[in-house]
Amino acid sequence: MDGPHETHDAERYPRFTVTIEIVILTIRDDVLAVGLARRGEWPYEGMWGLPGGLVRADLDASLDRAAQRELIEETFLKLYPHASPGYARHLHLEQLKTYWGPGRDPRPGLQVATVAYLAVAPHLPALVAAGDAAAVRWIPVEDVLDERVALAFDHSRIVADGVERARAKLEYTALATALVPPEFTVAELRRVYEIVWGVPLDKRNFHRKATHRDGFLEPTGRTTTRGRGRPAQLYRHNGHEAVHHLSVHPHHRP
Amino acid sequence: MDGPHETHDAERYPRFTVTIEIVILTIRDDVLAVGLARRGEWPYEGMWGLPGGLVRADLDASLDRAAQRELIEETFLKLYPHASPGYARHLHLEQLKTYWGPGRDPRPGLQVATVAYLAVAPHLPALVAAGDAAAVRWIPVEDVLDERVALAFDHSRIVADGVERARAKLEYTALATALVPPEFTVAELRRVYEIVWGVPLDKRNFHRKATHRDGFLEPTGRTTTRGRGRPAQLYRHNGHEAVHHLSVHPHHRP
DNA sequence: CGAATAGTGTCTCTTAGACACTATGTC
DNA sequence: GACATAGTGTCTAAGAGACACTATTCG
Repeated sequence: MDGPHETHDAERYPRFTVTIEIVILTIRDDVLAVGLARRGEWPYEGMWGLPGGLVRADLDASLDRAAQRELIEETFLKLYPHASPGYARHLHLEQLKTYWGPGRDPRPGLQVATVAYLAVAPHLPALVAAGDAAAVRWIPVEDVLDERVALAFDHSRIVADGVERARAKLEYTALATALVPPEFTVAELRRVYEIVWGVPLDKRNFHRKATHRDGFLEPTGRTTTRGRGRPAQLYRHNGHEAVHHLSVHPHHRP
Repeated sequence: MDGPHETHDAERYPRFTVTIEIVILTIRDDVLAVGLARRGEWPYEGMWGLPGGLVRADLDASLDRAAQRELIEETFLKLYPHASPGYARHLHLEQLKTYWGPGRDPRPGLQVATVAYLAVAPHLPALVAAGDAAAVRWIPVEDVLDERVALAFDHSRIVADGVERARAKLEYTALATALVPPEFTVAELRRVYEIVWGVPLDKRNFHRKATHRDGFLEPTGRTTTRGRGRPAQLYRHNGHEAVHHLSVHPHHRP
C-alpha cells in the first residue's frame, strides 16, 4: 500500500476538498438551539444546514483559524449583524470531528472532507432584521434530533455529535460558562445545566457546589436586578477549564 | 468567504491530500509505548514517525475504515508479522483529531491534512524478527514526550494528544480493558491504570471497585497460573463502554 | 514452611443529594 | 404586606480511600 510520503510526485496523491462546518449552540427561549444556514443552491437547495466554508491555504494559518474565520464571517455576523467581530473571537470553539465518505456529497467527482467544529455562545439579545428570509437562524436542537427538521448532507449526525460532546463536557469542564454572558448569576448558570441535560437540579445543592468548587466561579462583587425578586450576586468564570464532577444526579430510590 | 457549496465548478475548490495516521498505544515492559515507523525517504528520512497512509476514495468506505486498513496493513502486521489480521479488527480504534497547516509538510505545493486516529492494543507476546532494521517499533511514550526521540512532522504533538486522550478516557470508560488481553486478572487491569497514570493504586480498593461496578467486568470462572502466587480469577470486559469514576485518587492530607 | 500473590473486611471521612428556612429586593 | 427570587443550614446515606488480615498456590 502507498505510504503517505513515498514520493514527491504530487500527481500520485488523490485530492480532496476540505471544508469547515460549525455546530454553534446557544440557549434561546429556554431550549438548546443550533445556528443553521439556509442553502441557496444545489444540492439540498432551500434546506437548512451547518454554516461553513472552504479551508483556504492562502487565508488560514491553521484549522482552528479557519474555523474562527468561518465562525465570525459566516455565522456570527449573520446572526448578529450589529455585533462586533471582536466578541466572536472569544467564543468557545473546539474541533469536533472529521467526516468523509462516498455519498456524503452528491456532486460528482468531488471528494469533500469536512472538519466540524463545536462553538458555544451565550444568548445574545436580539437577532436584528430576522424575518423568514434570514440566511442564518437558530433552530431548537430537539427539532433537528427528532428529524422534524431535516438537514442537508449528513449534518443531522454532526449536530447530534456536537450536542453529545457539549452535554458530556458540561460535566467535567467549565463549558457552561460559555453559554452565559461574561457576568452571570448562579441561577442563570443552573438553568444552563437544566436545559442542556433536560433534568431539574436542586437549587440549594447546585449553589453550594458551584460556589464552593474552587477554580470555577469568581465573585465580581456586583449584583443584578434583572429579575423581580432579591438581587443576585454576579460571578465570572475564573479561567480554569477543568471542573471535576459538577454533576447533580438524583439518588437511586429502592 | 466562499461557501463550501457555492458552485459546482470543481476548479474553484482548493485541493488537499488527506492522510490517516495512527497513534497506537500499548504497554510494554511496564511502560506505555507507541508504535512508530522509521521513515525511508525525504522528508525526515530515517526519523521515527506515526504509521499511516493516504485516504483513498477507491478503497475506503469511510474514514474509520481507512484507519482500520492502515492499522492492519501498515502497523499491526508489521509489529506482529505472524498475527492474524482478524485480531487487529477488534482493537480499540477511535478518531483523535485532524491536523493541517502551512509548514506541517515541507514538500512544496502539497497541502496535507491528516486525520489522526488513536488505537489501543494489548501487549502481545513477541514482535518477531525485530532487530534494529525493523520498520515499525514500540518506543516508550516518555521518550517521545520528553523529546529524547524527535519525531517527523508534528508527530510529537499528535502522540501527546493521543496519550492525553487515553489518560482521560481511562477514567470514565472501559478503555483499560483494551490494553489487556481478552481475558485478564484484576491485578493486570490495575497495572494498566498505574502505568498509564503513573500513580500507585491501592490493591484492595481497586479490586472492590473494579469488580463491584456493574457493567464492567464479567467473571469467566476460569483462573490463571501465570504468576508465582495464588492463581487469579480471569475476567472479561462485558461490553459496556461507560464506567463512571473508576478513578482512585489519594485523599488530601493536611 | 516460606515466599508470593489473590482476595476479603472494616473504619473513617468526604460529599452528594434530600429537604426547610431566612434574606432582600419589587409592587 | 404580598410576592418573588437569592442565599444558607442540616441531615443522611453512599462511596472513596486508608489500612490488616486470610487464602491459595509453588518451591
